[in-house]
Amino acid sequence: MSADLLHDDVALMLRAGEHRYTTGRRQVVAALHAAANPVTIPQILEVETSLAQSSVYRNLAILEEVGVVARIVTHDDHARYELAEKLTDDHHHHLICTTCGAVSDFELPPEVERTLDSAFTASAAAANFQIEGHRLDLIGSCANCL
Amino acid sequence: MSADLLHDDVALMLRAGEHRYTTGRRQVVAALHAAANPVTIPQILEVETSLAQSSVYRNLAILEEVGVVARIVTHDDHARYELAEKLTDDHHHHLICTTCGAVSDFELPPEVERTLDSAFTASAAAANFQIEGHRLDLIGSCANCL
DNA sequence: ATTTATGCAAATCGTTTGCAAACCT
DNA sequence: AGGTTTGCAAACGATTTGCATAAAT
Repeated sequence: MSADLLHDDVALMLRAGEHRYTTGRRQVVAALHAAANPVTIPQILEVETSLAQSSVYRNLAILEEVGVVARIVTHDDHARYELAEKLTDDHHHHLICTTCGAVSDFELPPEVERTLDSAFTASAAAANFQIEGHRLDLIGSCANCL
Repeated sequence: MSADLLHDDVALMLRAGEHRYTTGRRQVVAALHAAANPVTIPQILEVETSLAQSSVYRNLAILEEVGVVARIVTHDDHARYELAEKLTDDHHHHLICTTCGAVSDFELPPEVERTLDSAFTASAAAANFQIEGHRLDLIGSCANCL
């Protein structure tokens, strides 16, 4: 997706939540868009050195609230953030390295995703659980750490 | 599995790692065994009031290290712990409630698990990633919070 | 007897928050 | 002007750690 369309979408989503699309928020979104993989807040601060740490924390919380970013919690020290799938049209899962903490993306074949979705729907119905989303991660060692 | 066999297995796994199976560790394992769902450390301390918080943190870390327990990280304040699947012979996944933080278990049909495993193996090979395990959780609202 | 585990209190560190100044509309 | 957002520094809270004592082998 082009950067302009992305920013337009983000602006709409923020406005729907009564928030403004400020320069700082734009920089955060740009950093996430530029990153190949989910990134930590220290990594964002390294790239966008003009941002205050507390503002990045606050803005990522707001961006998560309005559905622009997804937060990924691992056993690693820092949480990681990426643009929401809705914005990138890219359904994927994560490879989480237990050695270095890196998180990278991978995809499953569409027919596997369909199988999964039906199974999820059935399981959730049986437990009277209302699905908002799912997370499917592989835990192990990445190519760099092998 | 009977409690005795469980404790025997745990004792072996701890000894393999040069650790002792003390009373405190036994109490932690018993609490996990008694719990229907993955529990937080405050929940363990409520049940086993004689345990010191720091020892429970330390012992769960050791039990995780030797493969007796699995730690589940969610967006919730506290991590949750459960007995490792290897010990309970029970492969399952989690329903994570975004409202109250509760985590409960569910299972997928065996044929879905098989499909998933093949897909994982293929994806990991393509990324040169060595799988140690996976996590597959449904995020949403539990029956109590609907 | 020697090593490992415990309990307490203090330290750590990612994240959150209060508040006054700066910004947007 | 009237609200929101920012940056700084201080607060918070889950988890970790130092150290002297107790328990296990």
